[in-house]
Amino acid sequence: MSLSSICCGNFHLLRNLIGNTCNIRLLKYHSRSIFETLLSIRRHQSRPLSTTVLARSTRKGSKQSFSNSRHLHVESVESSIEVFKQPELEQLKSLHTYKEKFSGVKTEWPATILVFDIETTGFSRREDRIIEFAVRDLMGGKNSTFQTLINPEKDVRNTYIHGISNSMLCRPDVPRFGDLIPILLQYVWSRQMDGKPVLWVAHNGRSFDVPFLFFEFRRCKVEMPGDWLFVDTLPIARQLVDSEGSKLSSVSLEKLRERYKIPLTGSAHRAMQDVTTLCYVLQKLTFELKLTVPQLLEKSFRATDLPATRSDK
DNA sequence: GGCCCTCTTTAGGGCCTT
Repeated sequence: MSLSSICCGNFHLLRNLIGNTCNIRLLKYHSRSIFETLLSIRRHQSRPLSTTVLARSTRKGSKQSFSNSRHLHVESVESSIEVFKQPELEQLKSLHTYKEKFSGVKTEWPATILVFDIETTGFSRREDRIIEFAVRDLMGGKNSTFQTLINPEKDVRNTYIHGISNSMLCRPDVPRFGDLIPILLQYVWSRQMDGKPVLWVAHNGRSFDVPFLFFEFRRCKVEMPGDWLFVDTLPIARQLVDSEGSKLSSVSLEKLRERYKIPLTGSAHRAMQDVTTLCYVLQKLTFELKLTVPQLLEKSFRATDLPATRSDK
């Protein structure tokens, strides 16, 4: 089974294949408990999942190994295809080529940069759950995006924020976070370059997205890969100044979108829309502050570095 | 909850994320 078929929405197929095809890799990156967790996930009742990955991967060195698949469970799924327009893709790529523009020197990619966003049932990482996850690989191209709704197994009471309702989540084809983990790991590995880390980018990620993600992994008794690094665009945006040299009064994603005149093409507070906005903001932000990708890496942190994840608050 | 700012640091208010 190729990654391309998975990326057309057959997430349940991938979930069922994880246990058959990825054991060595999982053991390489994780502890034995993770392996056992993934096997236990696979033993769960087979359910069709509705998730979306956009386009196909052609990345050299992509870690995909689905050819020896067995025991396929063909079930109905929902999927949608979104194509990122070429001019926008080229604009996003300029983040990586910033140094090249001014130095004329071809630089190597120091990391896979994944811009991500989550929607949740609220602000409490202890009480609330992730209900939507979206990510875009800044490299663009095929397989560059991944998004899914997630069944939080609890009531959603902030539908007025994101428009995601209980009826959208409490369906057999919407995965729980535990179902999603092996799928997400496999997706990230398919994008990761050999020997290089993954740099996750989120706005206010240090205080919100990263701890949320960390605790969802912990609830499922799965460790985050050690080569996942995170960078928060919020403190970076706080370095911006206005025309009079004063710091900005607000550096919310919405205010940054307005500052850079980025059009809103969908619903704000939906994960993929905010990811798309943040991709543009990141490009503008790094250009304005003359930040290179290696400098972004210097600002990165691991989830386990955060006080919140150490104290379990 | 974490971070930043200031009328501060032995504190408090506001921003940012859903």
